[in-house]
Amino acid sequence: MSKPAARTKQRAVRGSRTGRPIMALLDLLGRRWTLRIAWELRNGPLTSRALRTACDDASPTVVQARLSELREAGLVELLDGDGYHLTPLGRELMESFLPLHHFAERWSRRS
Amino acid sequence: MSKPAARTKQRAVRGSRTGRPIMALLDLLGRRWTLRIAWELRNGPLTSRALRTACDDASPTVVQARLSELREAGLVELLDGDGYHLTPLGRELMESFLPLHHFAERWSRRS
DNA sequence: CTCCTGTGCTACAAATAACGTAGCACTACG
DNA sequence: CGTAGTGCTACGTTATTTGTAGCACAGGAG
Repeated sequence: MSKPAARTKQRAVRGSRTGRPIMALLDLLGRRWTLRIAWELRNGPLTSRALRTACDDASPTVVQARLSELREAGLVELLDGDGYHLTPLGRELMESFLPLHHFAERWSRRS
Repeated sequence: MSKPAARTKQRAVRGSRTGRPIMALLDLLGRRWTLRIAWELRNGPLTSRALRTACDDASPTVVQARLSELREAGLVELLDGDGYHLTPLGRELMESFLPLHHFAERWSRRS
């Protein structure tokens, strides 16, 4: 699954053909572990292995795949000696998720 | 699958054994089509088939599975003769997603 | 230099989830 | 009755995820 080219290959970001960016974003974030990985990076950089540990020891295969996708999307960067960290754009995304965090609290108290 | 209690098997979302609701929510929404399905319901109720059509004709198998999960989570309801629609809680969730919509616009204009 | 450890990353088989087609039971309308 | 709509499911095929093992490289002791 090595994908040197842009996301033209395996799954052309469902819904992107409609021209609605939200569909491309929903498809990117709707893949397993993607949201979780970005979330775990919100408080600072993590090495690839620390990241796997933080994500319930997810397989390196999928973690690396998601990191590649997130890096392609310009949301995550890898700095030498510093591990992975969110780009300014990625940080913006996580800030957009703050309302979701508050919602999760209310949601957990449902029914 | 060699760890007894550490991994949650991806299925026991609503267990939330981590105690952090955001993790359960991230796990629920991080499954394929879940975000998209909820998104397509934001503007009003849809029948199951209209929903599949709206989601690029996704398989009924996964759509029904996601709808069951969303109904269990209290985010979606099925009303007789009216199709599926978001509960007040589900509508809250989609409102929490509005910042994400704005972000998608900026994101689509990236480098 | 050699051993040890940690980094990012990959191969590969097995398990799992999603896909797509077809079809069910039920209801309503003609 | 016949047709068409609903929600929903079975099942074989395909794609994705998982878990384990391991690679090449870089730095730090010994």
